[in-house]
Amino acid sequence: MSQKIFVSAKEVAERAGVSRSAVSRTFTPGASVSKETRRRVMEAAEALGYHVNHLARGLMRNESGIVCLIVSEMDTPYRATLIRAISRHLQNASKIAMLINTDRSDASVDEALKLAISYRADASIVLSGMPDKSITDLCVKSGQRLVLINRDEERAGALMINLRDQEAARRAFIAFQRAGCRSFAFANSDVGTPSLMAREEGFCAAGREFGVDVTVERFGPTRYQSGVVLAQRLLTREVRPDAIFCVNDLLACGVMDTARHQFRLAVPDDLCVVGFDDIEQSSWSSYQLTTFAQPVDRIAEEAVSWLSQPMTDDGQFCRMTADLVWRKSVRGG
Amino acid sequence: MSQKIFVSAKEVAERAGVSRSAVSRTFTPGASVSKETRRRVMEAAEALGYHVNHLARGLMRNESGIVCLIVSEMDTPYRATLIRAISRHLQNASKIAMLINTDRSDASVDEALKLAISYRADASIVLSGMPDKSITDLCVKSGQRLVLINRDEERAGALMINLRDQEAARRAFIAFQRAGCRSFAFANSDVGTPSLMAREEGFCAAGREFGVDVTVERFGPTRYQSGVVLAQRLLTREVRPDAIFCVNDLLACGVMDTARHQFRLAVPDDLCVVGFDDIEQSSWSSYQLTTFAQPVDRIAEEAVSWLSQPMTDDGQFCRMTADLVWRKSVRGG
DNA sequence: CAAACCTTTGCACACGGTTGCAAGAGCGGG
DNA sequence: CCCGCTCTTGCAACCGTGTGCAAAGGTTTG
Repeated sequence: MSQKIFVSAKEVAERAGVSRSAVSRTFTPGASVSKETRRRVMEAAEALGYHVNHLARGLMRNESGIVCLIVSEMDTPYRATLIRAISRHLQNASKIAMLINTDRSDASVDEALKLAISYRADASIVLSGMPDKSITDLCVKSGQRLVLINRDEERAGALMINLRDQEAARRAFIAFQRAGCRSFAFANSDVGTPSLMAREEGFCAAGREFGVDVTVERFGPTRYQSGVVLAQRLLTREVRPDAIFCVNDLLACGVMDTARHQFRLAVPDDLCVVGFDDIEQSSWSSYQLTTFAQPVDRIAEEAVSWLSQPMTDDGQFCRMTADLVWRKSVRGG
Repeated sequence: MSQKIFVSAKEVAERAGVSRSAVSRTFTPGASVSKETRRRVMEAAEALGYHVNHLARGLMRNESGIVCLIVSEMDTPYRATLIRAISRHLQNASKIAMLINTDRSDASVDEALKLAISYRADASIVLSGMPDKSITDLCVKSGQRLVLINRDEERAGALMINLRDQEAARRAFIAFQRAGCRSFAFANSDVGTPSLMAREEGFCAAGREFGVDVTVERFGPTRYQSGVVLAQRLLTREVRPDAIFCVNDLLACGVMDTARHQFRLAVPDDLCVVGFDDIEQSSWSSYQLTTFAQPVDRIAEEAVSWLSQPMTDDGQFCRMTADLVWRKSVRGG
């Protein structure tokens, strides 16, 4: 590894003919520096290419400005969009995102949080997996903020942002009913995350409420290929469903494609489909998928703004509504 | 902002009844510590929840372990995939990704690099935009590594990873010709990034080589919606093209959807389409797009492995080939 | 048994900033 | 002219860690 030689405040001070403190004060908003001193410092800093060392500053101030994003499968459209929104809001709040990939295993979420502690991150935002309670307790005890998005399980001291999944699922059911559907199915992944299960339960509960049977099929991760498999299973059943609520859009795209190309079914005439997330692809003219929109920007805003609020000892819940975006994968609308 | 109170090596030392140096040595691979001391330190550290402060360590070692990824529109499929691959490789190399969003403006790339300097990042990887030479010079002078992916312009001391765009474009042309196409078009965005322009030039050059006219249309960013507009423009021309090479897959999806749904053309029978990137959506059965695959994983691997190699003064080029993935948007194959 | 050697350990300084404190400068009012 | 006030500035201590150096202790060798 080659030697790094960044310019330090000392060098700037020497060139400007002032003390190191003066340099520090020049770059500290609200500190007491005369106009003339500031000018000379800035000039020297400019000439030397000086930039405050955030590591050292973070060490002193006990505030690194770093916020860790803990994510797996970050190239998934919904996740990528959320990451983008959060990073934008963080930047507006003069903070910076550190990205930790937890693709390897579930245990790596714990590793990720330890890393966040090592870098003395001001906060961690968990988008995937669920960290062990002992770790989250350590975070909170150390004064690190913690945000859990769509994780559902409770953690003391953390902000938990969730959607009203069950309510949305019920709305999907009613939409299908209004479209005149008779045979209902739910296409789920088999990962069993609480928020995904809540959608399933909400849909089944609506079925019971209206006295209608709901077929449930679960397979694979929440991806396109799982949708393909699920469609193959559901559409070869004795009574073929004419309404499928998919646990997310990616999977719904797989379902739609398979229904159309492999089973020669017309959407929405032969089969109605509703998804969840409202990823960009859902609006493409091949899909025109009716789906529930995750309020991505509001989630990001809420998470980031909470970071600068005073800390409370117990956790805090934030439930948001996913609005139904009507397109063309359900009749009527 | 609430006070953070992380446990320090001093506290661990006190509890374990050793000096602070012993604690530091315990967590420094290769340092000289007796088995017994290490055991007692580890025990105390475990009990207190101690984690080495990477800010302080980075300050001392002059090596933060941080690598900045500078990206705009990071929710784009290709970008998101690349980010994921890089973050995975970085993690394997015991480094960590810092994500800097440059959506705002081109100047923000410079701001991003300054931020990277402030955090004393070991390296910066630029995926979007082109930083000013004065900034990249400062980076290199400071001993920070710099990787430019698909940026094309040269910068001293940096690693530049590019694809053989022109060669790929020529291959696309030949594929169209073999499929019996007569009227060729290139659908480009109007952002004019060198690598995008290279694809256009390569395609046009092939046209000249074979004595065939090539229609070029440029519009908007490299996104789906631009593809929609470009298809509308191209397919209403007096001589309708029966072969369109799209500057990237996202745009190609827009072109295909518009050709099929708005112009009722069959792909590949009435119109052949080739894209670039090989994003996941290209393999979906609605598209089955023939396209050039970016060697995402190899790019990530190359970039990360270069970071741990000794520094050379002048820049280094790395040109990779984008392989053609045959699917069903071109006849024959 | 002494000398030479190796391992382990603590001290003290360094890294690059921030900040409380006190001293100095400048200035107006009585 | 002196007192008191405000503004500015340098000194020095501190944040949490790594590491060269020397001393201490233990072990091997002759």
